[in-house]
Parts: sequence; C-alpha cells; structure tokens
Amino acid sequence: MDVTAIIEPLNAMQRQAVTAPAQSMLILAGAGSGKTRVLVHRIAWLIQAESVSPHTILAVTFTNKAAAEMRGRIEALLAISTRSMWIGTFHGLAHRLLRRHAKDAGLPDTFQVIDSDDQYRLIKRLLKTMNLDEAKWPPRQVQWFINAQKDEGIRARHMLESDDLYHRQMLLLYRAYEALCQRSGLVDFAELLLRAHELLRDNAEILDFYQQRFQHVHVDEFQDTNTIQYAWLRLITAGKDNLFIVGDDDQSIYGWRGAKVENLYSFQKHYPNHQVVRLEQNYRSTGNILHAANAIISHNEARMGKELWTDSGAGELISVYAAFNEQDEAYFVIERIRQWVNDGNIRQDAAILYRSNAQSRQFEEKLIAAGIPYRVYGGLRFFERAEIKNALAYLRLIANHHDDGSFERIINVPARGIGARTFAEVRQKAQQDNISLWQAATGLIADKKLSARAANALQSFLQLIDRLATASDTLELYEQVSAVIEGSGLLALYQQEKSEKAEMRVENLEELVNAARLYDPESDENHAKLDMFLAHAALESGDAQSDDYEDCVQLMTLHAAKGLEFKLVFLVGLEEGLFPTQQSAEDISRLEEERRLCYVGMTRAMQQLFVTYAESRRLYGRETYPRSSRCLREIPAEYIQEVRMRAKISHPLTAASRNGSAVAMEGGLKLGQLVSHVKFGEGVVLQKEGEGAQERVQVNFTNAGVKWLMLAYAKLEQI
DNA sequence: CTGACGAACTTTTTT
DNA sequence: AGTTCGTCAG
Repeated sequence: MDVTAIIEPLNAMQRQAVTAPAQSMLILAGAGSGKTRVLVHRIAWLIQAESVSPHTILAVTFTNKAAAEMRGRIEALLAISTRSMWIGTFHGLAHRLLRRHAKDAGLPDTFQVIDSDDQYRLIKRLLKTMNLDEAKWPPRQVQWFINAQKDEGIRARHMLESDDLYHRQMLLLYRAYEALCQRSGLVDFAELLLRAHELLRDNAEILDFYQQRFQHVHVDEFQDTNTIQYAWLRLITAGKDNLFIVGDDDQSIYGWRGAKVENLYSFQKHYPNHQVVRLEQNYRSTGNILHAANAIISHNEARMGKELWTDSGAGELISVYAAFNEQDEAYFVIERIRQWVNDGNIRQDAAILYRSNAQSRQFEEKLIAAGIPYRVYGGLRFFERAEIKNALAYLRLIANHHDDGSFERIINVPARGIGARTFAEVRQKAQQDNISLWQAATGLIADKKLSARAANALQSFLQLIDRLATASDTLELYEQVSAVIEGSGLLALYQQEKSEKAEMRVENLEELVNAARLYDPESDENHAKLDMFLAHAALESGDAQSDDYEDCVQLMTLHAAKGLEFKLVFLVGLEEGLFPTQQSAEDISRLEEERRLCYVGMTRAMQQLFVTYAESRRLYGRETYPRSSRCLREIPAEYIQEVRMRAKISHPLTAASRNGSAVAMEGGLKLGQLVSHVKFGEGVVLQKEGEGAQERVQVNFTNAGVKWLMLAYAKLEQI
C-alpha cells in the first residue's frame, strides 16, 4: 500500500502523531502548526496503512464548516467516498442518534429542533403564561441558566431546592420549560447533547452497538468541549483506548459558553495510556509575530506549556498605531489596505479583526467611502432571517399542529385580522385546558365563543394550514416549500412592499425553495423529509451569504477568525474596557481568556500585523479616553515599531493649538501646527509618518475634516 | 390592527 | 449612537 502521499508532506512531529499505533492520543497543536492536516492524515493513514474500515471511524468537530472541510480533504487525499464515516458536529451527530432512536430517547418521532432564537421566544412565552414579570426574570437570564445546567448535564430533577429565592425561581422555570418542551416535542441545542448522552447511558444495547461500531474516535478543537460533550465521548469510547484528540489550551476562547479546558487534564487522567505529541512548529507567521504572541500568552498561569517556533525569518516588526480617535483608527487601517492593494496584493488576504461586532461599523463606512469591497462575517445567517423563520414556522406548523411557538409566530403574519385580543383568548383557553394553541383555537370556534369576525379569521387560518398540510402529502419537498410561501401570503406580503429590504426578502424566500430542492435527506418518506429539512435549517443556520466571490477585505470578530489566516492583519481597538472587555476586568480567569483571544488574533497574521488603539473613542454615544490594552503592553518592545511619534497630550488638536506647546518634529512641520492648504483651507497637524518622499502628515481641516496628505505634493503652508 | 414614539440595552457565538 | 422592544394612541 502506497502511503507516501499521506506521510510525505508531514514534519517529524506530525508524522509521529499520524502514524502512532491505534491508541489514545493527545495532540497539542499550536496555532498554525497543521492541526487539521494531522487529523485528516491520521484518518487517511488508518484507512490506507492500517486497513481500518471507514465505517468504524468517527470524527467530531464544532462547526459545520470544519466538518465539511475535513470530509473534503479526506476525499481529496484518498479519492474515496467518506459517506460511511460519521463526520460531523457534536450537535449534528447527536441529532442523528436521536432521530434513529427517538423512542428510546423518550422523544416523539417528529420531534423538532429549535435554535436559540426559538428558545428565547419559548421562554418568553412561558414567563407570560406563568404570570411572571420579565423585568424581574429576564428571559435571557433564564435561557442562560437553563442552558448552563444542561451543558453540565444537570436536569431540573437533579437540582436541590434552595432557600435562595432567585435560584428557586430559576429551578421552577427550568422544570416548567422542560415539561413544555417535552409536551410539544421540542429539542433545543443543549438538549440534543444531553439527550444523546442519556440515550447511550441508559440503553446498554444501543451503547454497545455504537461502542462496537466506532473503533476510532477523533475530536477537533478539544479545548472547546463542554462537560456533556466530554461525557458523551467517554461513553462512546468506554473500555477502549481509541480517543484521538487535537487541541490547544492556548486557544480556548469559549469558556463563557461552557467550554472546559480542564477536559484536557481529565483526558490525561481518564486515558492513562495516551501518548502526547506537541506540534510547535508554526508554518504561518513570521518570527516577530510569533515571538510576540508567545510573550503575551506566557503571562497566563494556567497552561500546559508550549512554545511555538518557526524557521522562517523574523519578518517585519509589529506596527503599533495609537490613533487619535476611532475615526482616525479607521482611516489609518483603510489607508494601509489601500497601499497594500496598490502594492499588488489582493484584498482577500487582508483582515480587520475586532473584539465586538459593533466595531465593524466605522470600518465599513470608511471602506465604502474609499470604494474598497469588503465582507463582514457573522452577521445574520440565512436561516435566521425573519422572512425565512416565518416560512419555516408555516412548515413546522404543517408538520406538527401543536407547535405553539410557530403558531404564535405566524398566526397574524401576514396580517389576517387576528389581533391581540383574539389571540389572548386562544392562549387563555390553551392554558386553562392544558392543550395546544391549535386545539384551543379549534375548540373556541366549535363552542362559538368568539365574535363572528374573529371566528371567521381564525377559522380560515386553521383551514389554510390544513390545506397546505394535505397538499404536502403528494408534493416534493421544494414544491411544498414553494406552495407554503405562496399560499401563506408571505411572498405577496413582501412583494407589495416596495423597498430594497423587501426585495431582498423575496429573493431570500426564493432561495429557500432552492435550498429545499438541493437538500437531499436519506429518507423517502415525505413527512420525514420535511422534519429533516427543518432540523437542517436549525442546525446549519447557513453561512452568511456565499453569493459573490469578489475579492474582498475581510472583517470579523476575533472569535470568528479562529482557524483562519491572513497575510495582513489589523488587530483594532486594543483598549482597556473594550479588549479586554469591561466585564472581564475583575476576574483573572476571564482576563486569561481575553489574553488567549489576543493570542489567537495575532497568530492569524502571516506576514504583517498592525495593532491599533484609539486615545479617544465614542462609545455608546459618550466620549471615552481609554488606556491602551494590557495585552498590547505585554508585547516586548523589541518586536514593535510605533507608527508615529506619540505626542504626550491626550488631545493634540486642541491642547497643542491653544497653548502653542507643539511637539517638534524633523522636517519643519510640528504636531499641533496650524497650516493651510490650497483646496482644504486651514487645519491642524495631527500626526506624521514616513520619511523623504514618503513623508505624510495627517491634518484636521476646519472645513474639510481629517485628511492624510503626502508632504511632497500637498504644498502646505505654515501659519 | 397598525404605526409611532420612547425606554432600555447594549461581549464574544456555534449549534 | 443605534437598535430593539413594548406600550400607547389613533
């Protein structure tokens, strides 16, 4: 068997990991050390060299994207189909298990998966029916509490009564929420994992079957696993020594949603025969970037220890730019990107990374003004858009008349004369008789408890759903979707609205039909197909929009950037309060997570890294004067070059011009100097950079705003 | 039932 | 500042 293609491209450590005998392995893989490659090649090696049947392989990731990439790369490497392998996300695999064994898991065959938005609405509705004040028990907090318990594998019945009022109330709500979900056949994301775990734990035969089947279990990004995910892995691999995990404790950035880095330590205890391989050679970044990143992460106490190295050169220094304000920060970044593109690079290789989504705005504005195409990652995803959610709600109600969430969502969308008053009666009836909204509505009509007008409106709504449901028995999935968006009046609703937004919505609805056409579940029963499609919509919210592949500058949060790399990276907004965030300032463990986040951000850069912060920033409509981030101050000076001489005044503009204490610079012009320009009029020099022909100054013109000017061409006059 | 206005809230996010 | 959500008046 020829395995050179599998081994050839690997370095010594990677090779050691890939060709290790079948046993538990811990691959501590630093940023840019080829972690996915090791995983892919390991699986290929098992199949090719060890004659392992693909059927016995399980590989778990966190995102659909990672799963798809792994599949693709294995297929490319081996030229075989990966169909028989279980490769997927924790949630996707759990869902698969639950569909197969719904009965044993205590779920109806037609159970529906709800996303966090659905969950939020459900909780809100629950609070209302329980007559609880939202202001006192914020739905977000309730949601967070419930999910946190589930992530730890804790059911409401496991929890002890407490004297604490808050805790007691939460427990009460958790119980009620569980009952409601069970009654309506709804499964949230955390529930998928918890159920799948309980299914295996409590059904010896089923567990035995999967333990037999999965002889080789692989996990990507293991540092991001939470308690229940790890417990599930332990069940699957119990009694065997076959868990192959890849992770990096330094890149654990999801602690806030239940991820436990400690699982790495637990693994070492639970799988004592495991072998550790450290991948420390970095193939991505230059020496300076890498050393600086190492220096920052070394401030963390809790680490397994790892030091990245590279045999590529030191490269350029990290450029640090102290911007005057957030506007100036954006100008600076865009200016650099323009230069970068002028130098013959492509925009796609440049990324702007920020801590919070709100920061993207000013960069977007400046990019638009400069006419530079860009793409923001992580906005609203396809299946999360309101119009799509509405269409899906119709489909869900068709699949299950007793889905109260969907019922409520669309009962009057588009408006069909069923107002709050009528709906309140339906809800009250449902609550009183402990039946679904659908049943309550039917009952109210039968008992003639409503005004003629309300009864008519309600009746025609119920008939509409029934009609669509009957039609769907014979239609293909996509025809059904099409029938629903037309028959429901959703399409017409958006079509008559003459705005650009509405046009988008129409397009999206059409795209939904297309998505249904392309969706190919492994089932031939129409009802099952619809259920699968709805679960698919919840589980795979769909990447933003993959429409145009134009060469774009990339904008995203640091979290979204994990796993990616760019030649040119701008790490912006490195200020106390923003990054690290205000909320993490008091807590050491959270500060360490912020530091890891910074580490992740820096190690995205291949060639050049710019770090910026603003000395003054408008935040929540208020002017703030933040200190530079401690993360920034932890970078040793030897790896840094400051892009400009920083004036020792917080407002160079006003302070300097008023008292005349301008800071002297070479080249004649001074910071704070008043100048005049033929076109732009009078202004104040804010800063300067570059030398000789490249020398440039930034001037704040009274009438024309802030501008960068080439000194050689600008012909500025001192006043 | 719809539209308008005002209050409250603003980390990170995948599934 | 900007958005979202809920209440209020028409």
